[in-house]
Amino acid sequence: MLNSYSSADKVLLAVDCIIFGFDHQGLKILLIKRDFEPERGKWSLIGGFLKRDEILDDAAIRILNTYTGLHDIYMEQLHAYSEIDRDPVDRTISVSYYALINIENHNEEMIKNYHAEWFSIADAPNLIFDHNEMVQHAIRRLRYRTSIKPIGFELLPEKFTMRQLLELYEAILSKELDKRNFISKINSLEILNKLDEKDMQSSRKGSYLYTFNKEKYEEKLLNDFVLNL
Amino acid sequence: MLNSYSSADKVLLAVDCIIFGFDHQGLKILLIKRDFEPERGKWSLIGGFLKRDEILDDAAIRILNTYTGLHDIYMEQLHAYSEIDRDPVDRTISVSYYALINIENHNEEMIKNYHAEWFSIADAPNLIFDHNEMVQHAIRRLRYRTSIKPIGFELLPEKFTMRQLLELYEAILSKELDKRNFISKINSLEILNKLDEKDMQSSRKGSYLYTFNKEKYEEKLLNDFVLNL
DNA sequence: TTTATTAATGTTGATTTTACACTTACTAAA
DNA sequence: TTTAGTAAGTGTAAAATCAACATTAATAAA
Repeated sequence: MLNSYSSADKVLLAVDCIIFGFDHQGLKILLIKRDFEPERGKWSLIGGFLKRDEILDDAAIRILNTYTGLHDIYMEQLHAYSEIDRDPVDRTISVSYYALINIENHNEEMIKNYHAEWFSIADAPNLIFDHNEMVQHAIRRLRYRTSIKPIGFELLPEKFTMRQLLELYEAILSKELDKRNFISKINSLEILNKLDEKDMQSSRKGSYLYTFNKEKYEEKLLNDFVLNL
Repeated sequence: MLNSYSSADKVLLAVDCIIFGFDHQGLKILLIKRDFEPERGKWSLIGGFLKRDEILDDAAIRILNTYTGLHDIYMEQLHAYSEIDRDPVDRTISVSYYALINIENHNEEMIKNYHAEWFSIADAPNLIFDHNEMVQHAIRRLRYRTSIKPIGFELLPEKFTMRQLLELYEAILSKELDKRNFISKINSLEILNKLDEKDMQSSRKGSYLYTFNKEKYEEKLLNDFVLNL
């Protein structure tokens, strides 16, 4: 039995995470100011190297947790980037993952310690290496994924208003949606629970809060569906 | 300046190709009987290792060319597979690509020399490692991609009949389609040229041959469109 | 010239999507 | 307590798309 493929070249394998969050200002990503060479002081995605005894999904989870303290986050592998000199230090192939997090839940302390910051998609700074490309790619994927599975909810707090949901979808798709049509489409999916509670922040009248109907939601996650917005 | 990230582990990076072809019997994939250890004699996807001075896309192109002699083939990166023991010999991460080829064009000689064979999707043999999973993944992606871009055409000869196109889509989606509705949808895309020539193989009446309207086709490739079949 | 075979073609009813504006519920200020 | 102001909540009709369906046309072989 062989114990190596002797002639093949080994490379470093990195994981970079595009972390999406959402608040009243719109869709955001979490970036970090590098405090090591190369490109010290520039903005970058959060990332790290794959360990010998670790699968890629776990590396992505570990990296996300290291920088935000979060567990149980929706993540999805995106793409492997392999340009020869994408990292000038050493030949490194990077596999990108995107994550959707509820922006209220992350650990502010940790983020500060790592010099990480949230940036609106529109005015994010220029990033190192091919990270700009990764972000663009992630946004495209998020748009598509949103239209086929109801993952957008991952970005909202547990209780949310219809307005918040609408604005989230508008931010992801970057287009205006018709309020009435949106609401009736969402309702027809039957994945929400309407609570008796109202959110009084936004108006005198107050607007009803919703949570997910977990069971229905899981079904929809399983069987692809189409959400034409 | 650093010249290595000293603490990180290096790994082998492989590329595995799911090569789709299409003929009158339906959708097929090209498999190879391994003539090296481990798993010598078992069926596998064609693959190889990434070289130090090569990007992943080029490795996929090289591998496809090595085994089939083909150039200029539609390929798309699918996913990175990283289970710890997916390859028992050495820690190997594999990035899969799928390719669509016109089954008539490949080099028969080469395929024979490599002990490669075409198998119908339905009755393909069990494959080594996680290659079965890769194939399933590729079929899902092909179905989706087909519905959003007209890539299916890559699988047909230059001149083809409406029936061939219909059967291709039926094979990809594995469901029956209504002939009249299919034809009018395809026509409404305006990406085909109807030739004066007829194919007389299939009937006494003969059926018109079509080619692509390259310009329109490129436009559609650019701006995603939806083809609801 | 008849027969057999596959190609080519359009219409209608059902469903889905889009566009669009007024009333309701509540709070705060007068 | 009345009034004014604000966002929430709600339905319909026209347009577009989708799905189901059967007959005629062209040709080669008998």
